Amino acid sequence: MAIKERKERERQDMRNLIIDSATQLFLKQGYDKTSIRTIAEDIEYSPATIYLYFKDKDEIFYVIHENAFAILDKQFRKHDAIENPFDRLIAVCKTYVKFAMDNPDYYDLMFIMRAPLSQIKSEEKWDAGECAFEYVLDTIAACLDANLIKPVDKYVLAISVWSFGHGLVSLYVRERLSVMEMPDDMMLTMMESSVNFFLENLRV
Amino acid sequence: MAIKERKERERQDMRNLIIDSATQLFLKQGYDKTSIRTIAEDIEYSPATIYLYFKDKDEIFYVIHENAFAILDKQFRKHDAIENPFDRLIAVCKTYVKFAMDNPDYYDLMFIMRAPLSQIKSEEKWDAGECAFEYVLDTIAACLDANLIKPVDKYVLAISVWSFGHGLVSLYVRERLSVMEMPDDMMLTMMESSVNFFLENLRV
DNA sequence: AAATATAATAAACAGTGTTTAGTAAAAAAG
DNA sequence: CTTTTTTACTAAACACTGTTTATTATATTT
Repeated sequence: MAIKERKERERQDMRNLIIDSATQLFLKQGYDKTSIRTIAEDIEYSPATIYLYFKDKDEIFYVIHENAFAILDKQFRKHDAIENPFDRLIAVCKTYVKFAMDNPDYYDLMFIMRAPLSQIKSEEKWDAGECAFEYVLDTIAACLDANLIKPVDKYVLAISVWSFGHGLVSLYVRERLSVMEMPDDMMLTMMESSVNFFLENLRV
Repeated sequence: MAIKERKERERQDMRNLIIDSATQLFLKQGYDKTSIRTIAEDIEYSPATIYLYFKDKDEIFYVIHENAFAILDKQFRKHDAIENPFDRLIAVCKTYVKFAMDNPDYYDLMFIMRAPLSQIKSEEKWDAGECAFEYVLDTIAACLDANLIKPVDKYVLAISVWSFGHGLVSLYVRERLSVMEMPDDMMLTMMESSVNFFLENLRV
């Protein structure tokens, strides 16, 4: 029964077609403006067809969410070659910030939006996200082992580093830093100083 | 022409009626589930009437947004009595975190959601928000003047402190810290340790 | 009392996510 | 090879959303 396998393959192809279209539209117009109907129009199928391949809109964006984490995780692991764990931590932090600034819509889906989280709760698998987080955690643990940073619980430090980075970029992408009434290039310089200040403060 | 004044008073009353209803519904069900129609139903007017008093849904939530900042600002200024500026900074940070945890929907509107910002851009007045931010900025400046914390540009430090606090609470309220797979009470302890670690690290 | 201005609304518009019922085409069974 | 069954798809509808328009009833002014 090779037919069953072909059908399964065709099913995956269709899922990929939907995801690819959704991703492209999402990165162009954002989540809210990417409706099931616009995706359907783009792939030249009826809106109802999409529901034969995905439970709901959130499931589609959960897949995109996972893909985005895989991209970030890959960028993190490019720093494997850096021997000194604190230098690696610095590189990872800067990569995190750069990723957010370069891909604000992905960042939204990954760390700000409530939407695709409904999927996670049920399945309890945050795969790519956990992977990226563990990379940071391991790097922090290595820093602590090598006495490169002030002694503190590694989870506390992980929360601290992540919170700092996330706070910085999410205030920026959601335009809250505009209270400071600063030209954008000056703001970006300030943000970089802020990252450096935070990281240097961790040193023993 | 006392009629004109009465009319203006009635207009304000109606605006308040709408805002009060919207606020109550918003704090109970969140932004998305608070529709113009549910507000209209609650105040026993037709949906179209609301548009005679507010340009759009965002304008309503911009008023709530301002009120929320006024509440936060008031809570900040309760710490005026604290003489030592660094102690004051610590108190302000803890108040910020507590405010977010106690009022996640307000916090959403103030610091996370994109919705009510459309209003701000046009009018360029962030009144209550600027006020609260300046309180933090002044406290930080006082810390620096008194040589209580490591020397650094006050704006850089303000961004750092705010980013850290915002990152921490927004990752929590948007359930991203769940990757750590920790019981909630443990998470809250970790978060408090994280705040303490961050603030103590600022000391000279 | 008549003319005008104001306040409120019913109904519609254009959009959303999602479901249901019905139709062709493909696969399996006789 | 024909008949039955399963699969893939879609048109249309449902229940919402924010917002606008045309109309009516009320209040104010002339």
